[in-house]
Amino acid sequence: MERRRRVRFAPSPTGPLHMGGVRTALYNYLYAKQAGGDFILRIEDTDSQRFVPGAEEYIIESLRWCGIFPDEGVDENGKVVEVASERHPHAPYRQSQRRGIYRKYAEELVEKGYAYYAFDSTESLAALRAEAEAQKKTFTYNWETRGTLCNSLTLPTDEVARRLAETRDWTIRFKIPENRTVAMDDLIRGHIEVNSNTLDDKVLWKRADELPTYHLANIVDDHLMEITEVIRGEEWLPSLPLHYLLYEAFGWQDSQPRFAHLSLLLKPDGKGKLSKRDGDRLGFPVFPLRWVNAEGEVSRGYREDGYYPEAFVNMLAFLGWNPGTEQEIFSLDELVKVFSLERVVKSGARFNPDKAKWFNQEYLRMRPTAQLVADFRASEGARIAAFSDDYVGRVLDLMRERVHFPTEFREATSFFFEAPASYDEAAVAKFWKDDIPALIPQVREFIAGLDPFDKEHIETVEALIRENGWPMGKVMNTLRLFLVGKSVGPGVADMMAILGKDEVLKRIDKGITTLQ
RNA sequence: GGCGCUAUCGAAUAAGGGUUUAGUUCGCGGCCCUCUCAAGGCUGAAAUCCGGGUUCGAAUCCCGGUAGCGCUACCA
Repeated sequence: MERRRRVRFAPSPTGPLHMGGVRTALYNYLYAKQAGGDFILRIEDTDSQRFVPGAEEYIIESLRWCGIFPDEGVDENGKVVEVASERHPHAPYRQSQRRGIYRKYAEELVEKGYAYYAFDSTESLAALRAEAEAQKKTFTYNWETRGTLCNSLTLPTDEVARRLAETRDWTIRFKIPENRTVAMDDLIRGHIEVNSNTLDDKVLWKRADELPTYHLANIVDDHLMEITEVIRGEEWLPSLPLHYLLYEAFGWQDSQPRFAHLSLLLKPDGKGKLSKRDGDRLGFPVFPLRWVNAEGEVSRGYREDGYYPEAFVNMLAFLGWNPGTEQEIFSLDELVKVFSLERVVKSGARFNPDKAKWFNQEYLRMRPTAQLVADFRASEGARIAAFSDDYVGRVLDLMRERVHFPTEFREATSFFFEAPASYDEAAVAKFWKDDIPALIPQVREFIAGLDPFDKEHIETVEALIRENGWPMGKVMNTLRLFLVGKSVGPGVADMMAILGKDEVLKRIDKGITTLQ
């Protein structure tokens, strides 16, 4: 019988969640939902040194903003579940609160001969590393060196027992088997083989803080939580042989999850992976939400920059994956239907801020007018309270083709809510000359006689201008200047129809008196 | 340095040995539309990293080189 698909996103709360992390979470979520399975959130906070307050909340809020709600591990209030229940049978979902679980698994491995106690101090290992480095070599705790180091393989039994009982500065290390070919399969990369001699004896558990390292906690929890697929970043690929060996040592091969390693997100230009500095340098966010660190340093967020979560998710999904068709716009639900690990691209994906903007523009265009109005009212408040939904809706519909973000609406539409207080000097110099000052009053009278005052009738102004042989560009741009204050903006007839005859005449009259 | 992963226009990608004159989207250029700015339509430039091999035939399979990326902690 096919097991129920269960995947997890297991971030470390060491800072704000990077957009690459969001993508990993998204792919996990899409995979789980498509299979009708579970998406679990687990917090991997086994490094007490690097814990950052607020990071956990940030991760969960980011996922919620994206529309990604874990089936397990997070409750309705967005809190990590600490007490087991029917829906959250594996609680707690925070590894620091599961610390009691791991020691016995590490010791089981020692008993079975797959691991050993290591008493080397941090300092002695650092010294060995420094020494090796001086000779342009790398010190590795492995099959070659463990026989010369301070551990339960080299020390007499009674000395091992004494140190175990009396000291705290020891760890349990995995004993990598010698000269074995570890054969692995990756859902994205295919078959991979590595010789075990290139691996090192990783620390599994630390007596000092009684906490496991990532490797042990990860394997034990994935096993306990019945995870069927591990979809994670490429930075874990070098650890995969160790993880295979760990499953083998525990005798869990039959229920071992399948693995899929995702390539990393690369910076838009130059070398290396996408970092916060690239965002600052090139002017785009690398985090889903705004984040202020302990030093008060601010990192911008996609949410605060005016991105729609749907656009952000859509854009992220396409960074290293494609449906194989030419459709590019997908809702989260549609992505669930078409996503497949087989179509995930193996190579690293360079992030393209222009394409991200394009996605947002597409969503801005598709957004229902009523929704656009509601969004705008929420951000503008009293400033536009006096205007009807119909009026605001017409304004926004006229402007939506001209902006990438809803945050641009305030400035782009300001003249619809307030008459211009001044006129762009360059535009005045360019248009308010020759016979224009003499013509405009005639145009004004024509406009005053228009009835009804709709776009169709307003467009007869063009016929008037043409019939009289007046300069179309200058007249129209002068009208625009009086309406907007600048010589850029939507079509004059469109703007007039929305502003209404009274307001249009008022602005033209004001323009004439101001410039005379 | 060692180990691993990856390699198609500037970017994201398609093409799963012959349907390829290598397609699409973003960006860039031009033209059209036009009262400006957009949007839109049409259009242009632009790529299979290099070298071997397998094959009747290679972007596609294999090997080598090169480059990029990752890992090389009592971090994750």
